[in-house]
Amino acid sequence: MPGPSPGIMSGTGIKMEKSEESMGGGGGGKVWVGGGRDRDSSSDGGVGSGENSGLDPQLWHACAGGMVQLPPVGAKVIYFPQGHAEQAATPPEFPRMMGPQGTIACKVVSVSFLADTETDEVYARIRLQPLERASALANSDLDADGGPSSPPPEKPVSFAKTLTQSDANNGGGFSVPRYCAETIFPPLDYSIDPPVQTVLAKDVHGERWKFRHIYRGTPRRHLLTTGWSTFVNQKKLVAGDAIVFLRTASGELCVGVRRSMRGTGGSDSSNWSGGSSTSHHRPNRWEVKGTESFSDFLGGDNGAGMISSSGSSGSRGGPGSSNTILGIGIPGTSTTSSFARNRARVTAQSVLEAASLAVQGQPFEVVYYPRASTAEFCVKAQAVKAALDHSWYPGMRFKMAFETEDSSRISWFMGSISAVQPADPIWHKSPWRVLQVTWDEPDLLQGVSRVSPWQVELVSTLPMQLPPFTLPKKKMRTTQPSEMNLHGQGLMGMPLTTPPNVYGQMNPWAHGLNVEEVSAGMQGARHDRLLGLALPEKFRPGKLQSGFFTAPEGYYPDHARRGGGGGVGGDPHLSAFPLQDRASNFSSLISSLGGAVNPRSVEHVSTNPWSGGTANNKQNSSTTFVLFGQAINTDSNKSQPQHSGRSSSEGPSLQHLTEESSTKRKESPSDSCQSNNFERNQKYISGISSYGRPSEGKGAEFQKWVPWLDMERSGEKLSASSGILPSQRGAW
Amino acid sequence: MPGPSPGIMSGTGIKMEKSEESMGGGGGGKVWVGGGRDRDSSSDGGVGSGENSGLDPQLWHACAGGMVQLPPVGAKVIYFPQGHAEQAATPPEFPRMMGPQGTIACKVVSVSFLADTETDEVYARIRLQPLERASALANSDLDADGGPSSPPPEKPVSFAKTLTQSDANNGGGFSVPRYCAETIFPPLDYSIDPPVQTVLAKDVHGERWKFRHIYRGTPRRHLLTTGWSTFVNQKKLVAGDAIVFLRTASGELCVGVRRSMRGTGGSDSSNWSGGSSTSHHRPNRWEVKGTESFSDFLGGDNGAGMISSSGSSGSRGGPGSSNTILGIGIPGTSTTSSFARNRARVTAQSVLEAASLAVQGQPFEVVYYPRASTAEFCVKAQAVKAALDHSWYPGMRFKMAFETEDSSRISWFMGSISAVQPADPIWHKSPWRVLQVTWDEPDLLQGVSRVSPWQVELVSTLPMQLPPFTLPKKKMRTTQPSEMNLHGQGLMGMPLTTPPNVYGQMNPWAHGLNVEEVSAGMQGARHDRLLGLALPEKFRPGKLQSGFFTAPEGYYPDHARRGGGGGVGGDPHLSAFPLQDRASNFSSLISSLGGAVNPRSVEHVSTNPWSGGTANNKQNSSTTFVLFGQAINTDSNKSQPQHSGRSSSEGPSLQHLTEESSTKRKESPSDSCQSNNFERNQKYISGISSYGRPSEGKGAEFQKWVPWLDMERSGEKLSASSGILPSQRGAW
DNA sequence: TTGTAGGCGTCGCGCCGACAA
DNA sequence: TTGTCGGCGCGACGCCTACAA
Repeated sequence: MPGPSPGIMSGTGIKMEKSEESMGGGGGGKVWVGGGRDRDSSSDGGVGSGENSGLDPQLWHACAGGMVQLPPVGAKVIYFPQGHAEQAATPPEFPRMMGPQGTIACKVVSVSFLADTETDEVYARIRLQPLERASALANSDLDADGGPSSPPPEKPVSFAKTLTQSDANNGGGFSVPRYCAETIFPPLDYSIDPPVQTVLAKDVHGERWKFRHIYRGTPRRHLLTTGWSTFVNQKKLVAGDAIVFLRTASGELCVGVRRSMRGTGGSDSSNWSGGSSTSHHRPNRWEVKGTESFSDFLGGDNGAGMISSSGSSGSRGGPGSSNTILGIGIPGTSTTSSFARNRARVTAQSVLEAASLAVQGQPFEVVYYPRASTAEFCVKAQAVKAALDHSWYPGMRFKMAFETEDSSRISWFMGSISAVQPADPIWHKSPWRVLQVTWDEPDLLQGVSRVSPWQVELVSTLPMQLPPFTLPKKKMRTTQPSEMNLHGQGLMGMPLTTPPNVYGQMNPWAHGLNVEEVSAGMQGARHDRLLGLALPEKFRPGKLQSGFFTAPEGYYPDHARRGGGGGVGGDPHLSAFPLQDRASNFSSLISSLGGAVNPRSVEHVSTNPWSGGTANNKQNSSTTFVLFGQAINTDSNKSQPQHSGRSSSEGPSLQHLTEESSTKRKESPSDSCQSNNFERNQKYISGISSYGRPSEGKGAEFQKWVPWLDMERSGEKLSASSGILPSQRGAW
Repeated sequence: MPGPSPGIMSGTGIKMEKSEESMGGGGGGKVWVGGGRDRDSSSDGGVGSGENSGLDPQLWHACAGGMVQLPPVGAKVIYFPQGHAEQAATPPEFPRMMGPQGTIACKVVSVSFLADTETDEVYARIRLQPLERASALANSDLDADGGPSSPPPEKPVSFAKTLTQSDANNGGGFSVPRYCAETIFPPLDYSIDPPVQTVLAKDVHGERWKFRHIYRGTPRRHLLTTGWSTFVNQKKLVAGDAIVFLRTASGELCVGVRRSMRGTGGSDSSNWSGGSSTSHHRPNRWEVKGTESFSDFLGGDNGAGMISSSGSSGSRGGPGSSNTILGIGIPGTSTTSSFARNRARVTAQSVLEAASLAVQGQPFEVVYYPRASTAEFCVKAQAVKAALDHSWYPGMRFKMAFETEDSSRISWFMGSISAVQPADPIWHKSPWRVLQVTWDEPDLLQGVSRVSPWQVELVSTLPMQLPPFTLPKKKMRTTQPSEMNLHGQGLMGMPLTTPPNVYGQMNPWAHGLNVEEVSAGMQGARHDRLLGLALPEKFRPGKLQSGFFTAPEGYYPDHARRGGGGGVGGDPHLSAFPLQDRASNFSSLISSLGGAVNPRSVEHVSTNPWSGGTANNKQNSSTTFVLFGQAINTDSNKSQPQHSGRSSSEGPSLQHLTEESSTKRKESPSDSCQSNNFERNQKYISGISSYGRPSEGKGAEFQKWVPWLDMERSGEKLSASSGILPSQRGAW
């Protein structure tokens, strides 16, 4: 036949009309599209101001995964160039002039939710304004979190399912969980036999995808048939990737992908046209799995601030670009084949430019890829402050959240601090990844040897009943409480049951976070003017130490020096910090003592990056301490009603909330687990962005809860147990 | 069945084993691979010195097309930043400090033959060393063309075929011309029935492709069956693209693609994953054709040195990159999604950097895409010199070579110079595209309104027998000689039959090409030292003009001003230049008079970019003129034996060569065309890189001749008629 | 000699229910 | 409820000859 071959359509938006005539068994399935705003991706074609606000923030968060949260516009954050550099392919060489602090306090000017055109990987462009002295000292202090600028979005309905092998491979069908079909998908007319309809969904680029949705089989089940295979192929999905269906407030159905953390986040392999000579055939969906371990998520140990070479996605770039021009002496000529096959999220140059602008106090932009296996480098200032409010020393026990390999849940891993050491001597004053840790499950978390204080949550080291961790596929090694104690004891060489020393809240990092000092860089002459207003007399520049985490002289009580004694690489100068007002820092004492005060509950310090930091500031007595270069008066009477009691480490408050959460949990009648708060906490958290229906009787194990998307429920359920991830959602 | 789905191979080099068992009818075809060096593309994986020498130069040239020639290492070239800028997506803004010359004389340090990893588009990375005063003035003068550094490669055998619709579309087979099968492909064993074998060919990346080659059908014909369809799909070939088979001297079979000039060279469309929202299905092979006209090849008119927006591939960039970050204030952050979807060959920044380094006299690199529809911007110095040896004025008739749409042949188009004006006021002294032209076929060459002198070849304007041009698909409008004359007359307002004025060889461009002046930039103080050695007294800096092509005062004879009189935009200051030694410039007189001296032959000035430039320097009397800042003594006795007689515009010499070529052409016995040299010239040229066998009886119409690949034959046949393309091959 | 059209065999995609976890 | 498997129908890829330019 002459003319173009049949079955070819011109690209007019909707995919795959193939075999449409064979779709409907009867009545010929209706087409349903949500009535919301029609976002066409025809904007921002020019070169100039490419400020397109990107995709739906809800969809963005659904694709980013349950652990990712972005600061809202107006929030105060700490920008860590070190962390920024971890997203670069080649480690940038920071000039010395940036100073040893590595922390720049900023205000979030704008946040754009974007998605990679090729891989659908979501990323955010965050515009930051370094805080000047005036604003830093103004009374719009740390509590200014952006306030109502980002109101909680209308409750959308989303659903994420990790693709099975059958979904990604077999026969081209997708098994739709009933909950998804009944709550996310458009209503199906069950009167026709078989019930069938056409579902249209928009992806992150605003493109519509067409799926045949049928309810058939014995027993009946929901399936996506026609259209699904094309989607899988085009998006290059593999088993283990997750697909997100989301129904916006306007009723529009969206679809996104959240690739598995395995491999390099699905980027290297999904770039099938990427120049390597190894495979010119389209790579099979089953070839893409890398060998990286589960531990990719937090980037791991960067010996000197570099990207780890132990499986992190950073140190690639060579293979796969055999013809890459790299401008041996002329960087500019390297543009022609810079197709960015090596999935460096950002370039070293951009990191340097951002950091340079930051230290100069000029507004700058950063691009953050939440699924790039590196930690967030724009951390809410309150979280950093809260984490640095108290001291960290070797031997501390903590837990830390990780996304499971299929990104469907979040698991908590236990570990111990082995040393407190700056990650990079360049920034020897930066708290970034200052904690060197050892894990109870070292094999699963290989490569993750350094974390930042705000990423972890301290737990008691006292004997208590700990439930076994549940891991997605590999049964986790159950750590017995006694064994844990022995472990900690052996590691630290210090009996943890011995009452730990009392450390003060004040430490060098606190004023190390002062943006003014960072801006001043090496110009010590400016300290007087900059710090004079806020710092108490004893912290005037004359007392400031430029050394390696050396506290001001005379501020180390003798017993404080014992804190890190005998630890693995523990430096007493690092782990012990002066007590400003010993008597008034009761909360710090509590957190140091862990569960010793109230053995019934697991003690924790809310140090999640996005937690509000109001956790352990509740004190019985008012005191003044200094953080971020300004005096903060903590008064127990200054309670925030909407957050009251959250994550409080005080016994009575915690007790109250525990009871409250227990009463609210009656919607899971079959839940017989009442052992302790920790177990409950873990159970709820592990349900994040997984699927399941709230009305099911299985208990909370698969409770659907996407942090950003389902605020009310999460707020109720999670605030009581730990105050982790969701606790400060409202504060944003 | 459990396990991975069947039919999946791991990428181990050779493609498509599918249905191999159904291949051989009997005997099961043998596999043939050439025994040459095995170039694996596993090198250059690192970041540092990416100096990979790329692919086979012969294959590179075969893919680049018949009109592309690169200077060899050691050659002296003129680098035109203006021309370089035409390969950039966005026009670079050159700083004023670069000066108005826009010409930098350089020596070719290295040439790397490369191919785009994604599109297979060939490109070259040329490393250039600007010539300093010392070397520029040294006696290793313009004749230093690199000499034996790039010896003519051993005669390879190549074949190019433009894909028919059947080749690209129907049934997945490729109809192999008999000549290709018998001379390029490995020998086929005809004793088995049907004769069948497996042919392996390496592409530009060194990857092997496997084809089933069968000889069957009635009448018998050669076909590629199994493997061909995959190749077409992977390479995204469409009808009109050309495939190149090449057998290297070592016996290795290579395959390359040479995409049609239509569209954007197959780049935009072949980038099927490129983010636009218009088509998410794999684009059909028949959708990729653009609407650009045939005239893309030379880029067209750049009003102010910018990329033309009239269909050239330069002014794209918007659509298809809806999510592109372009660093509104922070260029460094724009790296993440710079997947270069818009097929900008080079960036404006790289052009600027190259130009900056060039004017600073530092070595630099340029990347040249021969199929990017722009003119070569590194032109052999001799060609430029030869072109500027004589004057250009409105009304001159010329012809210019273009590649046909399917890139199989080269057609010559006739035109007239309408004005001589600098293309860009920034470089008002640059000869780049200084000729504003009108075409006898304006509809076919829309957009090509400016050309450079070395791109065209002057022809006589006297009445003579001109053969009709042959165009591939659209019958060209036949221009009758009388009509041409009238056309020219009407356009210029000047009867061209009137003996033109006699112009001298000296003109401002000549010393405008002096590298010293360019290097000095605006620093006029250095002129004395730099130019004192070579320039005659009257060209000392005090006489140098900074104006708009204004010749030194007193150098315009009255009659010279009449040259451009009444022309369309013709400026007498531009078109008329002083005569230095009127009596001694006989050759210039001849070229100006065209065929008037010897009406039997078409007169021409060898101004092809790669022609040697020795054409019209032959003079009966010795004289000294200045070009490139050095005195050149032209003496007719100083003949170069290996080039002697080529492209001479003297009557006797031309006559001699015409006879010589006639005798050598006896290998085409049926050729009855003996009308004139022009027709013969065109016929031979039009056979460039097309297919056909030399032994066939059809005459020279489809004479196979690939310039770089078949030197001997082409040298014989073409030097006599015009000395165009092949004439100086040996000089390289 | 080779471009095009049509025949037709074969392969595999993808829709399906069965079965089991 | 849903993951996986085997069945199988249909569409299309692609190999082939016939015919014509």
